Amino acid sequence: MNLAITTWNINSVRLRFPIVKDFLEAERPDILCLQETKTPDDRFPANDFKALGYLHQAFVGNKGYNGVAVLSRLPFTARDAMQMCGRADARHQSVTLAPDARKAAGITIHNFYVPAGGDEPDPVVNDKFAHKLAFLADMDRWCGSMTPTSRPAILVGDLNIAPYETDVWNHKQLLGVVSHTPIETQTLEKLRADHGWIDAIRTHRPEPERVYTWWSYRAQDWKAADRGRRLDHVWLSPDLGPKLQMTSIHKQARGWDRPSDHVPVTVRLAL
DNA sequence: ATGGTTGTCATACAA
Repeated sequence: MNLAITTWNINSVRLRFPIVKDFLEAERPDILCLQETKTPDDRFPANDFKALGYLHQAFVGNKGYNGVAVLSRLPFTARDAMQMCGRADARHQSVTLAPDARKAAGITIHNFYVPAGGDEPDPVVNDKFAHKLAFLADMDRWCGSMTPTSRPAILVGDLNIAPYETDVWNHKQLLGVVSHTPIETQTLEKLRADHGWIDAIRTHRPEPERVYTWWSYRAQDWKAADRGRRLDHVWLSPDLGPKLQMTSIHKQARGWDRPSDHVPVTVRLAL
């Protein structure tokens, strides 16, 4: 069977529902992972997703900020929402696919929304940057606590870091900009490699190709300027590496009506 | 060096 998983920082799931619906009807991924839903659980558009076939849902949200959701056509059993850095701020949601999810049974999907980190890349003067670094340290400890029963696993989400030189439009110019500073890029790359995660996007689109998943709202013409960053990621546990079939970055979504500043990223596995 | 935009909720603040 094929398993398709999409990750998308949606920047308000309620405002953006029309384009999410268009995307799901066209692409039909098995699982959609959203970040920045900005919606408390009692106002999450659960029935709208059910009407599209996404019957199995796990989400946590806050009013106006953060929030993650996993919407699935396949059934899942376990679910978990970790309190990263000890905060109940809705930045993680995982599900484990059920025995009747056929060959995908037992795969755990972790959906993360790493803090953006504010403007000043100095943890001493900027609490938000300190939080981002603490969050990465938490992720590192959590990866270290994974056991054979934690796998197979897929980690997706808005990690708010562009780790490689060709993950940004201008490496030198962004070295001091939060999302591409050495402390962030080195910490993320070490965390990924230390725990054996496979960077699915870069497997199919290796450096030096420039690959972006986010374009700022502040550009007059995002497409002409093309000043993007690769902030959204899909990581596979080592056992899933050989199953990776295809990755798609749906760049056209940045040009849709009332777009998110992030575009959907889909991976397909042949199980 | 600076400001540029968007979303939530209706004012600053986060991104």
